[in-house]
Amino acid sequence: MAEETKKEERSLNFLEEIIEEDLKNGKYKSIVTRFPPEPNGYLHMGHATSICLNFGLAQKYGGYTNLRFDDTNPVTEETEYVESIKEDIKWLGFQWENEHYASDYFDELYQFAVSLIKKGLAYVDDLTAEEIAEMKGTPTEPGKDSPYRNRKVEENLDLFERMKKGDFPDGTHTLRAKIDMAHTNMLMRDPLLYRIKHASHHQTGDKWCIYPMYDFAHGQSDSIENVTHSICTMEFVPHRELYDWLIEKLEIYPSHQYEFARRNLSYTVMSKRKLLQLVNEKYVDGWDDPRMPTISGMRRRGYTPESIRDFCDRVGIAKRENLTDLGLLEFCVREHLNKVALRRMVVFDPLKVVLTNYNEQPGETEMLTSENNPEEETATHRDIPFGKELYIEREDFMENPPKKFFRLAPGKMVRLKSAYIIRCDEVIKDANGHITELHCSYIPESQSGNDTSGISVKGTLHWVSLKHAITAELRLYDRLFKVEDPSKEEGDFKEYINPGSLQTIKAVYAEPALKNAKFDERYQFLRKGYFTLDKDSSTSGMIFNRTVTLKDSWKAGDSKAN
RNA sequence: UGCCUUGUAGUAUAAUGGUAGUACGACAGAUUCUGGCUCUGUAUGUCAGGGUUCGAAUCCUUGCAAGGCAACCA
Repeated sequence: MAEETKKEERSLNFLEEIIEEDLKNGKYKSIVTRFPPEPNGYLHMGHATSICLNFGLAQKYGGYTNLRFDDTNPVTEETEYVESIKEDIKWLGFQWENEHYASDYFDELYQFAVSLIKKGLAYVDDLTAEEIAEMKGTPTEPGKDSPYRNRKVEENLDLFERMKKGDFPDGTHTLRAKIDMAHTNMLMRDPLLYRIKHASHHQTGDKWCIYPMYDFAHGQSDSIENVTHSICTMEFVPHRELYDWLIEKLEIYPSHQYEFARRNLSYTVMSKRKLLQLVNEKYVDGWDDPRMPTISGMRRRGYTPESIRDFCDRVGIAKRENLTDLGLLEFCVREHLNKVALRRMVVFDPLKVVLTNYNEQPGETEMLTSENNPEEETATHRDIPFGKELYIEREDFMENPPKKFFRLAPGKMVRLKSAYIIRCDEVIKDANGHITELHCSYIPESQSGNDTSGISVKGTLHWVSLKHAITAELRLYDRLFKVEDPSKEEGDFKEYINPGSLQTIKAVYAEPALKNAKFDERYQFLRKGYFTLDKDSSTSGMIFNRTVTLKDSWKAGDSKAN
């Protein structure tokens, strides 16, 4: 009875344990989570973790997830970001139940504030930002009460209403909770609830000139939406005490906050501030530069939503600080792409091969066939033209090869993928000793699928017919930073940018089947890596982004070292 | 020198008082018409000391280390 649901017993993470406990003891019948981005930037891998967590948990336990824009600061937030955030979530494969904005609740929030004032739990302060900071004390010293702390309820009500009406300029008044200026938790030292900002809001326009602070909006919005499990990152742990205090004093639906450690990825940076710098100072091409850890960047790079979700699953969550290996993400990308990418042959750095014993009839082309993907259950194929003159990869030939070099060398044989076995007979060089072409002979009986030659070779090379090759531009991406954790290094993080993070090859030679490349297809250029068509492609030329290289267990160093 | 959080192979994450496991990575091998995929094997770990217990990664205690907290940001 119990065995049908559990394919394999995966252990629960700490949030799943909490939720299962809550469900089991009847605290909730189903759960509600939320994804609460602030619309002031693009989503990145860290957000993807949160999205997978929040939507994944709700899915697993039969609840739902709201998308809620945490838009309480009109001066930094824009509609442009709202759209990109929604697009990114959908692309990742998730659908929210309701689309909300913290700004939808401004009226209710205002009423909450009024009720707090009436209970004598909030007051209008006339102190300046500097004075408030000064009187806040330090983590080791208590703060001092504001001289306005004990105003009468009526006076507070009147002042707060006038704040709302626009009677005061920015920064002259704030609404603060009346808690304890000597509290060991700095956030409980009469935190600000409302501030005056005569600024136009992307949703509410000029209706308001006072805006609630995060602490007076987030938990309250959770409560209004009956969010059961409000999941955020560890830096909000100290906020939980205030989160609970406000809900208790307001006597509203008790949402609960749980914290997990944000995910860090090696060889990149994740803070909005740093990513913004990379964009503004032109270290990258924009928010969707394929080297960026943004969702749009990863999408353009060719990462699939499946692989990102798989990555988030495999990494899991916990509460300790972490730096996850970028290699794991790349593994997930390769694993998925291996299953879905169409195989194509592309020569990056051509070396001409002439098959001296191959007879070519004018006007006739021998067509060979090759599978699109050996992983497919039912194989599909494409045709590839063969010819007397071919290109192979220059690095696939060595005049004086080391012992374990399985590729082409004078007198040695290799197979051309899906074609014939060839033998290198002669190396042709120019006056400078530079190799210009190879003269080879092919074994007619060795044709792929009809091989009666009895010859077995160790190496197989990719190739293209010189006459039929089409050209394309390639953008080879590598990790953005040279060091594992740029933000932990001395000095400016930008000093650690990998100068070789983008290498462009203007013209490579590809088999003609690549002419029909589509934006939503993924390709494996045989023995080279996974690629996808870039949006910069035009009718005049195709441009491919390298998503990730193939795993390469052949140590070039073994041979090149000497 | 206050409060909060966290310390398990290189990395990430399990074990919830009872055999320290899994994945990625590394290394070795098999297989291969991609030096890919797949398969097999190997190495590497509980921050330190003390205590409770038949038994501690787990509970207690003292240290140590890392991170967070003093924005009218979220």
